[in-house]
Parts: sequence; C-alpha cells; structure tokens
Amino acid sequence: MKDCTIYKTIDIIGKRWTLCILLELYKGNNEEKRFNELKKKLQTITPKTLSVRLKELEQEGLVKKTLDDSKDPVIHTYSLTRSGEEFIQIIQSIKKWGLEWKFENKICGLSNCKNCKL
Amino acid sequence: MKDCTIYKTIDIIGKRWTLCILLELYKGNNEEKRFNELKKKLQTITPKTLSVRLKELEQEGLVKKTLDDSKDPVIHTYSLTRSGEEFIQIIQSIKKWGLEWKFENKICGLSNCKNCKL
DNA sequence: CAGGATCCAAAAGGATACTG
DNA sequence: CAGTATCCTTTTGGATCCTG
Repeated sequence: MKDCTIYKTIDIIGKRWTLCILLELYKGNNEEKRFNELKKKLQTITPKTLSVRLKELEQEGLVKKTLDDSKDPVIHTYSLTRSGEEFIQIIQSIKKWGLEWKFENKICGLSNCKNCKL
Repeated sequence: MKDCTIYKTIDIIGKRWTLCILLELYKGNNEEKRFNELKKKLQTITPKTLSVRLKELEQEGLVKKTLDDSKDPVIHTYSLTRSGEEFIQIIQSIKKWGLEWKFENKICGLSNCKNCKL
C-alpha cells in the first residue's frame, strides 16, 4: 500500500493543518509568505506543527522555501511550487463533492469560510 | 474548522482503510459485497476496523447496507450509494495529480496496483 | 457469518519553554 | 524572527477473544 500513488497523496492530504497551510499559501496569487505570517493566519497552530508540516511539504515538493540574504536579518519565505499549485485542483474536487453531497443546504457550515471561497 | 465542507471530506478520506474500502466496493460495477468478502480482499484489515469504517461510511452516506431476510441466515451486503460512486471522482483527481507530480516515472510503485487501474 | 468488547502500543500533535 | 526541544495528552488502530 505504502508505495501506491494514491495512498501517498492521501498521506499528504490527511495530516492535520496541511490543507490549511496549502490554502493559506495559495491566497493572494501565491505570493511568498513568512513563517510567522502563516502562524498568525492559522491562529491556533503551534510553531512545532507548522514547522513539521512545512518541512514535509517541502520534501514532497509542494512548497518551496526561499532565502533572501541580501537583507539583514535574512528573510525566509514560503510559497507553492508548480506542483503545489496544481494540488489545489484536488481541493477543488473535494469541495465540489462536498458541496454537492455532504450538505443539504449546499453551503459550508462556517460563516465566511475562507476555504469555500476557493 | 470542523464544520468546513472541505475538512469534513478530508476527515473521511484521511482515515486508514477508507479509500481501500471504497475502491473495493467500487469494483465489479459496484455490486453488493459481504463483510467477510471485503475482509478477505483487504487481507490485513481487522474486523473491528472494517466494522468501524463501514459504519462511518454509512453515516456519511457513502455506503449503504442492505439486508436480505428472504434467506436464512439473513444476508448483509454493502455497496456504494450514489454519493459514494461520485466520490470516486475525487480519487481520480488524486490519482491524476499523483501520477503527474509525485513520481518521475509516472507509474505507481506497486506492481499490479489495483488502485491505479481505476 | 458478522460483527462487538476489551486491552494495548504506537503515533500524532498540542503546550510550553528555549535558542541562534 | 524562525524555528527547536521536551514533555505530555489524545487519538488511532491493531490483537485478541467473545457472541447472537
């Protein structure tokens, strides 16, 4: 199982916060974002978890980390790679299914849900 | 977060065995399948886990359970609902992304992987 | 056959404090 | 600022045995 394409991708999706992070990065035309900026937006995420997730996503090739050492202190930023941007399509299909089949009223239970504005 | 359409759907996908079960049910033109039949196909799944997963999927409306009490002993069978069948589309989009971005050689690491024959 | 009940091990992730 | 380290709680799911 562990080598299966589908399960590998599921492993990425399934972890807590991963989707939040991808969506957060996707916002604003995928402009580069900083660690504490992400942390602030994601509110209750702990630095440890954010750190772990970002590293995983980097390894998986969905997120890239950029260093700008022309400035002092050095600035680290995160953004989606091409593959990360394409990944949003999966989220779209999840959203499509969810809206069609999961809720009678066709809207997300969260008022003003940023994910549903995809 | 917990009320968000997307996260609710992720919760379904993310649990171990869930996708396997959906794919197993999807096979053979979604014909009805019995508990022990599924268990046998899924090989290393424990009855507890299969039971729990099937119940979750039933609650989520992706799987329906049918009783045929015209026979003795009563026969219980499981199959995908309409929403469950539509869910396969999400798996398709996961597969598409996985094959395109996750592996250089464009094939699943598993020889003869039943999921990749979707 | 189709599960339910119980117990247990491993993993995941939160809280908090600390550092280059 | 951008994390790392440590500790600890919660969750998950496997193993096993039992039952209508």
